[in-house]
Formats: sequence, C-alpha cells, structure tokens
Amino acid sequence: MSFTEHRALGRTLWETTQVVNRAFERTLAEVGGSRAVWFIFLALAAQEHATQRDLAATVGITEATLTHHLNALELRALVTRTRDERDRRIQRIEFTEEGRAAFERILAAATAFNRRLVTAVGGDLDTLYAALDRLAAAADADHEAVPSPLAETHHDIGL
Amino acid sequence: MSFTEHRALGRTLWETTQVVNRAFERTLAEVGGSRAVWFIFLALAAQEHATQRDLAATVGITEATLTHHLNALELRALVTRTRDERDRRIQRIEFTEEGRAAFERILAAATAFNRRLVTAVGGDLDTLYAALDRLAAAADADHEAVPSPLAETHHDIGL
DNA sequence: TATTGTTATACTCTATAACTATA
DNA sequence: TATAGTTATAGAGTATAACAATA
Repeated sequence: MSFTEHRALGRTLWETTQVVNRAFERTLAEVGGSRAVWFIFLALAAQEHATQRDLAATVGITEATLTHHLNALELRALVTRTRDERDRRIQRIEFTEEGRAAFERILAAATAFNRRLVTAVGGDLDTLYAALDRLAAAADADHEAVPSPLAETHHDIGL
Repeated sequence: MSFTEHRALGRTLWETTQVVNRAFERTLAEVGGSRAVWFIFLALAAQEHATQRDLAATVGITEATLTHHLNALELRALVTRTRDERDRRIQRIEFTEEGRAAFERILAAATAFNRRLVTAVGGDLDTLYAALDRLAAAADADHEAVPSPLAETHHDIGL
C-alpha cells in the first residue's frame, strides 16, 4: 500500500541512518564513547577552532549544548578547560592524558566501523556521495538561512 | 586533516540525514505534524496492525513510547482509543475527523517534500537505494539480534 | 557595547521496569 | 500464567533565554 507516487526516499534515508547510527553508537559505547563525544573529540584533535563557538559550529550544535557535553567530559577527566591568558573570556580545551587515550580507542573503533561501511558500498562511493550531497542541497533549498553543520569539512574528517 | 584512510561515510550519511530531517520536520511542523506523528499516522492509515504492539513495531519504537505519542494525539483529539469488544485488553485506535484532516495535510506536505528529494537525486534512485540497503545490512551485521524497524515495509510506504 | 561562555530551564524522543486489566 | 497496554521514571540530546565575565 503506497500513499505517494514515489518511493519513500526520505524515509529510507532516515531508516538507513537510524540503523547505521544505532550500530555506530553501540560500537562507540563499547569503548566509552558516543556520537556526540566522537564529533567533539575529532574537532578538538583537529585543533581548528579558536573559541567554543567555533567548536560548536564545527560539531553542528549550539554553544549551550557544547557546554553541556564539555561539563560531562570534564567531569570524566577527559578534557580540561583553562582560561586563555591573553583573553580571559576564551576557554582553551585540551585532552587530558586519559582523554587522549579515550580518543585513540574511539578513533580505532570508528575507523573500523567506517571501513566496514565503505567495504559494503563497494565501488560506488563517489556516486553515493554525489547523491547524498544533492539530497542535502535539495532539502536545504527552502531554508538557506539555516547553516548546514560542518559544510566546509564535509567528507574531510574521519567518520 | 584526516584521521582515517577512508572518507567519512558514516558521518556524511549522518549529516545528510540531519539536514534532510530538519528540513522535513520544519515542513511537517508547518502543517502541525512531526516525523514521529507522521510515521504513526501512516501506520494507522495502512490499517495493517492488530495491536499497539504491532503498531509500535511498524513504527520502530517501543510500546511505551507509542503510548506516549498516542496520549498526545488523543489530547489533541486527532485519534480515539476504544477497547475492543471481544478482547478488552486491545485498544482500537482510530482517526477522528480532525485527525483524518490532519493526516491529509501532512500527507500532502510529505509527498511534496519527497518529490523534491526524488527530483534532486535524478535518475540514480535505484542505485542509491541499493547503496543504502548495503549500508544498513553492513551496520547490522554484528547485531542480528536487534530487529531493524520496518524491514518488511521498507520502500513501500510514503515518505 | 560586543563577545565568550555558563546557567537555568525545558522540550522531544526514547527506553526500562513495574504495574493493571484482561484473557 | 500470558498478553495488551499504561504509568512512573529516567536519560540523552537538544534548544532558548537570561546571565556573568571580560574586552
């Protein structure tokens, strides 16, 4: 029974992502991570952010949400926050030794997971990326005002 | 700067879905809907569920979560719940007149949105579906115990 | 005044476990 | 005992608005 003349592309995309994401979250949970933490860690390791605002934008969340996550990470002693000497408004966020180790574990798990996905897709990878980019562009078409997270590093950072 | 030898397939998939989903949620919100409500409405309209348990499985959520959503829908007078005469454990869920009208509005919005996505992808639709299916299968490979939601109606129902 | 980040609060979606009603 | 569904509770992730500290 179908309610539309087209197949359910948005829904298929949603469900595929749900399945993939749940598997990914399970994988990360096994090494003490989560998707949100993984994205934040990657952005931290890349060291391409000047402020928490930048970092939040890179991760694709608000500043308040980032603070929320950083609080948890600091509580777990995985990162430290120290005020910048020259501009005390700015927090400098750094991995602790333990945090760096956690990052390495999560990186290994995420890399292995990604490799599995890439292998599954086979040779059509560029075609898939092109299709996904067209989907995102089409969805955003009505709403240029809303910035798409990580647009500039799209595809360039580990999973 | 890249931390993996492969491009970030899982992440690209995630971000694409985020962008598409956010646009979809905005579209639905304009007609008083949400993704969860839309999925539930579709399952209701299809009338292929015997119990709430079935319905929850079709939508891909737990019974408790479904109850949560049905409470909200009943409060908004979009659905009614009546006990089955022959087995009073069973709730029969039906659209109210208003609920049916809401469904029609949401259907129209979702169909238009889906058409936009399909148009954007162009002629590669089957290739894209195949790639997405391979991704879901690969992600699930480690975790056969976890049932993927809507496996049987995959692709067969409106967005 | 503008910027950086935090706090307070709340919302949505989700789940688990204990429970009630019915069979 | 088993099944259908609800309630109570909680947790993760997210956001907005008001705020404090600093520039």
